[in-house]
Amino acid sequence: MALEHAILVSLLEQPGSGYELARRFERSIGYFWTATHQQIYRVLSRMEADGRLDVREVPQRARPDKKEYSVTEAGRAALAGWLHEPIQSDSVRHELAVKIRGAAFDDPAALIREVERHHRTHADRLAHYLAGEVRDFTGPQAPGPPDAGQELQHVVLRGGIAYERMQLAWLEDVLATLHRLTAP
Amino acid sequence: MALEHAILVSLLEQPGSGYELARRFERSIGYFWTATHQQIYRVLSRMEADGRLDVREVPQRARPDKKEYSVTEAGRAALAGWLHEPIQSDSVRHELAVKIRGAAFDDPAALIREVERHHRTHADRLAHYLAGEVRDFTGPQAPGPPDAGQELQHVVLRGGIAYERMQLAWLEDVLATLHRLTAP
DNA sequence: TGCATCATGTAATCAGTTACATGATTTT
DNA sequence: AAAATCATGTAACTGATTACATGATGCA
Repeated sequence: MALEHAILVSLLEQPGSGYELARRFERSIGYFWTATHQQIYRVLSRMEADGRLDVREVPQRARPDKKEYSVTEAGRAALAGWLHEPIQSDSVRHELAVKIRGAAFDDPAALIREVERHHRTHADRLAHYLAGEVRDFTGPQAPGPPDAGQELQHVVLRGGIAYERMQLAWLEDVLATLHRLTAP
Repeated sequence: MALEHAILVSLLEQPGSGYELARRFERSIGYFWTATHQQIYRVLSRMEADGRLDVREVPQRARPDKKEYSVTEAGRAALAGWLHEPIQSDSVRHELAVKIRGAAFDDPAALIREVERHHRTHADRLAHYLAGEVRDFTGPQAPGPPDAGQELQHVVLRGGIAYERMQLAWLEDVLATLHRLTAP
C-alpha cells in the first residue's frame, strides 16, 4: 500500500494535520496519488498506533484544535525500506477507454460530448500544473549544489505535465475518430 | 465499477469463459483495465445472477468443461446506460512518483536501478503494442464504410502507445535528474 | 440566514489482492 | 519426472468509496 508511503513523504516534506494532508492530496501530491479525508484519517490513526508517526495536539483560537502529525525515526526507516524494494509498474485503470470500445455496441456519436468534457478537464489540469511550475521552479536557482528535494519534485511535476499533454493529444485523436465514424 | 462494463464490452466483442477473459485481461483489454481471474469469476457469477449474462456449459474433450458467457439484452442495456452517464476522469495512482519524491529523504542514487527496470518494462510493452498494431491494423482496409469496432479498438491502442512513449521519455528525464543529483 | 472553510471522525459497503485448493492434459 | 496450460473456484484480508454526523467561525 502506497498511501502510507505517500503520507510519509508528504509529512517529511512538511508536518501537518489530516485535514491539511487531504488538501495536499487535492493539490500537489494529488498529481500522482489520490485519497479522501476519510481514508487519510484512518491510515493516520493506524500509522500512529504503529509508531510511524507522532501526534501533537495543537490548540487554535477561533478554530477547532488540530492534530499535527510528524514522522518518527521508525516511520523514516519504514519509508527507506520501501524505497529499496522493487515495485511493479502501476496497473492501468482507464475507464474512458472501456467506454470508447463499448461505443462500438452503441452510438459512437453519443460519446463526443463526454470526450470533449474530458478534454477540458485535462486542459485545465495542464494549465494548473504549468502555473505551478512557473511559481515553484523558475527564477534564479540558489547558489551551491542543487536541492535534491526541489529537483525531484520538479521531475515529478514534469511527469504530470507530460501526461496531461499526451492525454490532450490522444483525446483529439479520439474526437477525430468519432467524427470520422459519425459523418464520413 | 467499470470491471463489469469492461467484461460486457469484451464479451460483446467475443463470448468466452472466465479463463479466456482473464487471458484477454492480460493482453488487449489489459492495456486499459486489469483484473485477476479470481475477481473475474466473482463478477461473472454476480452478473449472471443479475441477468446480464447467459451461461452455456461447453463440454470439451481432453480438457475441463468450460462455461461460455454471453451478454443478454439486459446486459447490453446496462452497458448502454452506463455509456450515457458521465464518468469522472480516472484518478492517478503513480507509485513510482511517490518513490521519486521519497528519494529526497533517502539516497537518490539507490533509485537508478529501479527506474531503469521500469524503463525496460515500458519499452517491452511499447514493442508489444506496436507489434499488435502492425498485426491487427495495417494492410488494406475492407471496402465500404469503416468498421466502427475496428476503428475504436485502434484508437484505444494508439492511446496505449502514446502512454508508453510518454512514460519512456519521462523515465529518461528522471534518470538524467538522478544522475545530475548523484554525480554533479 | 445561509453557505464556505476548518477540523475530525464512524459505519456500511464495495472493489481488489493474496493465498489456498483441485485436477486433467500436454509439453519439456 | 516436472512444469506449463486449461479450467474453476473459496476464504481471508486489505484498500477505497459513499454516506452520515458534528460543530465552530467567518463572510456575503
